[in-house]
Amino acid sequence: MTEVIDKHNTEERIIAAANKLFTQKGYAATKTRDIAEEAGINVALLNYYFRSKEKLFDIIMESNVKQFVLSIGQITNDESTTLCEKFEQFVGGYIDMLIAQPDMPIFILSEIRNNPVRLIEKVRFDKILLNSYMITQIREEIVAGKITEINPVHIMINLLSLTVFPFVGSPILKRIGGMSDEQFNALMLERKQLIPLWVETFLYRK
Amino acid sequence: MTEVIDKHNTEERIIAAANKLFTQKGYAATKTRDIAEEAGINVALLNYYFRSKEKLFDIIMESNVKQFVLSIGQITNDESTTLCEKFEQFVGGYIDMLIAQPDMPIFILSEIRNNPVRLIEKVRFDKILLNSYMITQIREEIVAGKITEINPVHIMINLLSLTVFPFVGSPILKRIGGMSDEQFNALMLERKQLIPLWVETFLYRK
DNA sequence: ATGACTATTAAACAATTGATTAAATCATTT
DNA sequence: AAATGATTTAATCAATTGTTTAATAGTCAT
Repeated sequence: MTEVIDKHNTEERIIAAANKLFTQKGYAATKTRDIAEEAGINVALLNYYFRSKEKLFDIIMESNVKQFVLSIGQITNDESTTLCEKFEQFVGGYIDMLIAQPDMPIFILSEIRNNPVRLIEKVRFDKILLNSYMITQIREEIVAGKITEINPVHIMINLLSLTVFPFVGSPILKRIGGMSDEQFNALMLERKQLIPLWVETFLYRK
Repeated sequence: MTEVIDKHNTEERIIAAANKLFTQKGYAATKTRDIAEEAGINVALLNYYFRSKEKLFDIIMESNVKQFVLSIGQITNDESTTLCEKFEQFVGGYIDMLIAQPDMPIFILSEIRNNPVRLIEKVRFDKILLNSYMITQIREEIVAGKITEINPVHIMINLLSLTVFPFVGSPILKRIGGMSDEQFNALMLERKQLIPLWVETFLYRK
């Protein structure tokens, strides 16, 4: 195991450096020489291992998008959990991930804006979210008259908004609230409990 | 009036082109020659009028940030409106603005990520939001026992999240929901009524 | 040790990019 | 019409950037 890691040590160092810089500054603002310096290698090695900046970027982006989307696929399509349990798992899972990698969403979203077609087609968002078992559950509860009549897409949007946006807007929010990184993270951990509560409150209201 | 506009016609055309491209693709991905072509002018004119790409960018960014933040300053600090009225005005005002300029927030947020210091310091976010009259009102209602005990910053974050995030994530959300631009905008207009309702529901719950 | 392959480097290349220059055009005043 | 100043253009510059090349160093089985 260790020897495999050692063998591809530089390859992984390049990926790590590229991931850091691409997510931090975006594709266009990240220069191949920056990546090389961050990884402690010669510029030519980048092309030796990955053929081009764009190919390297595609690898980084795909890995980020998968991490961002696929992780919740299991949660939203789990047939053994209730709706409320899903909310908790969804929010909790995302917030933990975002505290570890806070600028992942702004990276994905700002790059998708520039290249809407190619990236989105790779991942089947619809299967994961729109046609997920969670949406079915919401529809069932509506039919059963247990929750307010509403387009389930709004629920999905609300969950994502309340969970993800604070990280996207963190520079402004920290400034608004005069918060340190620690205070901000503490606030986000509070939201792990609060968001499911809020979503349930306006679903099961009457 | 018309002659002034005509006199600075090219200057305005450059600003319009720069605004379009910067907000669409970000600072680094936007080339001065792209701006010149979009404005139908010679590249040198850009420097003739604005000295540098960076100075031009600063103008565009400041105008966007002001539009994004200052517009709500009046709403959040209006002493003549109730809390619920503020929610409606806040959400309504933002959604109207964002339907007209949907990629303004992702532009601001992704550029701030690259340059957190300089941009944020220009605008006094704290006065507008954290120390706003709206926050005072929330605190009063909490003391009066009318609404649930909660950190008012959460309310601010929720309002911004529910309102702004759908536009930030619109490429993904449209894909998720299989929505056209028109359908997406219709959904956002629905939210003009729904978001204030939701926020009130979990404030005045029990 | 030798050969054969992989990994790494310094140097260079061609294209791009932000900016400048010097000349040309336009508008306005006299 | 001439002159003055503002506007616009084509051409160029120097720096940057993604990529390639050719040579060097390292690894490992034989």
